[in-house]
Amino acid sequence: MAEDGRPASAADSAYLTLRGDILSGDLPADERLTELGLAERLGLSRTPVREAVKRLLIEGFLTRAPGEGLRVTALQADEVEQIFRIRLMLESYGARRAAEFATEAEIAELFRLAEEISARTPARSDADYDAMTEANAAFHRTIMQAARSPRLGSMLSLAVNLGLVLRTYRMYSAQDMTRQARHHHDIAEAIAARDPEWAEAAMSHHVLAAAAIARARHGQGGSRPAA
Amino acid sequence: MAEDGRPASAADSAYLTLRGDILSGDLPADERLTELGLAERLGLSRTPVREAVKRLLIEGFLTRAPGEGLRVTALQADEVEQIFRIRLMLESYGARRAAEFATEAEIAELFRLAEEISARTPARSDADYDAMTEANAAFHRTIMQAARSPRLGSMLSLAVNLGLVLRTYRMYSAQDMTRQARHHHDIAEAIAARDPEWAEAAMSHHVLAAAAIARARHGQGGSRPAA
DNA sequence: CTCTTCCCTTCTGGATACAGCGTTGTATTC
DNA sequence: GAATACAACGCTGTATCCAGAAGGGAAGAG
Repeated sequence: MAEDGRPASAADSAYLTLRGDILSGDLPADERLTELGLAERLGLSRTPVREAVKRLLIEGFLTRAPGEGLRVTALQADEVEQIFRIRLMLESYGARRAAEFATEAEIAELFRLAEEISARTPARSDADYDAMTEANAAFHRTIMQAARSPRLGSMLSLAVNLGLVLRTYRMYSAQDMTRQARHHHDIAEAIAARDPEWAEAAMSHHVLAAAAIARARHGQGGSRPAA
Repeated sequence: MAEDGRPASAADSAYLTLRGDILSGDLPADERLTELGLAERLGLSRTPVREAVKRLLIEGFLTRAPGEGLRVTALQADEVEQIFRIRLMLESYGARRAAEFATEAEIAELFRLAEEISARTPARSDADYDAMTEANAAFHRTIMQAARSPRLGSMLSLAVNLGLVLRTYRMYSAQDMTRQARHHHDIAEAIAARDPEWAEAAMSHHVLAAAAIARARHGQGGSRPAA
């Protein structure tokens, strides 16, 4: 929805800004908000803000209590685990389907992206980090596209959004990074081999490894303190 | 979002009406639409229609091509399979978590709903069908609530919406109905036993059985012809 | 002194008005 | 006859406006 290169609409940028503010803690949990207040904060009218708020409500970042107004949802203790579990299910299924339906062009793209990630590993500069993050996102996006299931794609993008904060490679050790980079090659090969089982297992492995890293870095809680 | 008893907002009713029209084929696949046209059709202004359209876009019922306008998405051949597969993953996980986190009150509610479904089985009247459908929805909703994972809940409600058309019991044989009714008791017992593995397996079983029925009834395609 | 009631403030949902942009159709020129 | 350019129409995104509902505070009565 905000994945293309066109200039983001005001509604999209409002959504991205607010989500970022929530994840970064700039808008603290349990913060009481109003649409008008957010509109002024962003320098927009209420219309695009309303759209963004609606979306954030659907995605669970915000809560609208009947008499309590709008609130930032507090992350639960095991939220990170849940997100990874959901990602695990959806992405593994996506990889399975990609092995069945990917075009040759998509497979080539997967190998290209895996190569690009490897070339930057281990990251040494901000540019490396950014490029890796982008290539990684593109890799997963390509797989979902190859899965030929728009529904699955939209659901996953929701789950990934939730885990966005975890997608930064900056918390990875050099060893972590090389391992994850290898995984991308494995996944691409499994899909190229048209082997759904292998692709599913490779993706499961990949996501579980990422979960383990996140768990180790974050301890039990999320990146945003629960209180 | 439209689960409470209060009078539905115009946006919600627009959403429900449009979704119904799409699923029933009243708005045929590939139909070209405009927000204004829909607004006039529904006798509303563009604002609530816009909200409904946005939601339908997220859920994949509609597609907005950059220069092509708004279109009703054509169901893919294996769409039903995908929906059930996603439900399988999410609901099984939900049942697993419910076994860990459900309160005694929620467990009692599950038994009560399972009993209500059994009492109506096999359905003999329209009222029976409606009550069963409602109790079934409540059963699954209660489990998701007991899973203590709002994110999971919102994702599932998205997936279930997609499969809404399949939730009617009217295509079930008497044998199907009694089997599904038994499943609800099994699931409730597994959760009451606080056994996550059992709960997950019971729910998997339940969803897979439902998928088999839908597959048999629908053949390969969806309920709405692809063209 | 406390409880209840009424009014005012504020917030959200819905409608309408406006601007920018893309598409399409037509006319003119090569 | 075909291609290109220009004009007009339509659609979407954004802003502003209006009404209804809900909450808080203040004032009056018990």
